[in-house]
Amino acid sequence: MVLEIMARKKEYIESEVIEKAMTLFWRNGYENTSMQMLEKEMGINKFSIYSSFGSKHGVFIESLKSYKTKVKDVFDKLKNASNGVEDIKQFFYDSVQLGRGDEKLAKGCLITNTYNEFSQSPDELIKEQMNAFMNDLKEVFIEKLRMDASKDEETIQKQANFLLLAKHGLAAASRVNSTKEIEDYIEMTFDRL
Amino acid sequence: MVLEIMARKKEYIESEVIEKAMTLFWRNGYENTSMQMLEKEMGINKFSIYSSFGSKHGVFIESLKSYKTKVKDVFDKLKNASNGVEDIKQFFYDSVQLGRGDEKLAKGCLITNTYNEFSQSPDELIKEQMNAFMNDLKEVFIEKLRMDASKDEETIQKQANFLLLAKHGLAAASRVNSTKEIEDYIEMTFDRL
DNA sequence: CCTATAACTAAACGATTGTTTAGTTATAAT
DNA sequence: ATTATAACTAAACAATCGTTTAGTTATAGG
Repeated sequence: MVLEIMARKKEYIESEVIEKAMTLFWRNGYENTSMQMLEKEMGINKFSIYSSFGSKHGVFIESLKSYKTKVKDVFDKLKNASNGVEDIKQFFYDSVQLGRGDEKLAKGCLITNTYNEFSQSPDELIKEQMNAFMNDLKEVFIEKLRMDASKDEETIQKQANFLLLAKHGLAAASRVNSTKEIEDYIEMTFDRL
Repeated sequence: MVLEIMARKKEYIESEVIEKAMTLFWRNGYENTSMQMLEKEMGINKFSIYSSFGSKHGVFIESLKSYKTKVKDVFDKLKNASNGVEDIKQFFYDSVQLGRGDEKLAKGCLITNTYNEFSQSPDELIKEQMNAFMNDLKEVFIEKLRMDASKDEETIQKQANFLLLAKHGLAAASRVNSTKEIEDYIEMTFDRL
């Protein structure tokens, strides 16, 4: 390293431009985001994008990672909480809030959006990441549900499935439904537990 | 009409080729279905497609109409039933079954898929059709919920919103979740209605 | 049979896709 | 200051997108 001859410095920070790329994928999905749009949003040209991330797919993978750190905060909050089902409910509200952002149209959850867009695609790398995330989420749900000692294991599994699908559906629906409808949905969902 | 000079006959039936186009849009969405794929699946070439439907967008609109007739059966079944909430539950099961089809990967609901794909798009024609369908569905839900005289109007509205979002979410999730998870979700959704 | 015309085939259209490449600029070590 | 090299600009790449068009084939009325 010391002996290396250094040349011109990068004029951008990779984590920063990925953050901007992520916003684009989040709003438009993978296929509806073009390199041209990425150039403009990231503020660097195609050469730099390719030299840093290899391909559009590479930019997307990095964007997913960046999104996961965004999600990690709210996810950790859930993990560290100790009120059982009530924590999951708060997690639902936090997740919706994250997907709403400051824009007019809610972007939903990038992971769920990606799951939907790639559900019929053979992209194993993407699918692997999606499944890993879902499994993590289910495990935490189960952990929280177990805090209620009155619940038997069968009930817990069933309720975890219910919540996982409810979370997925909510993320999808949050892109098109109103705040009021979403709140009603969350309240009624947790009435059932 | 009698005086018209007749020329060569069409070698395909428009409703039949649209049915095939619909399958493609259903599985892949609008953007991920190309004219090339449509040519192959519909069994006619681009000229015929454009002469019959004007544009890719035109093929899509007709495909949506074709899908609606497919959905109409299960929708009419719901409308003509008389067991209230239990009918809605059956409608959920019927809808999932329709989206599963005979393929390996469930295609979900074309209308919901379209709603999601176009949610950030300015295509008013599509949005109009989506909203019309959602409103129809909500009305029927309300009608069925009213069959239980013990429910006040506020409860009915709230539950209708809940069911509408649940149906939307379920359609989205059904593309990626297992049969067991889906069943658990439906059962728990209707547990307290 | 001849003619008009709709339906076909197949090639090409311009625009845009993701990707690469040739040439220039800036930096750090010699 | 010279030099090596990484980071930049900008143009071009082949492939594919949705769409159109020129030319051929088939049919029904005259």
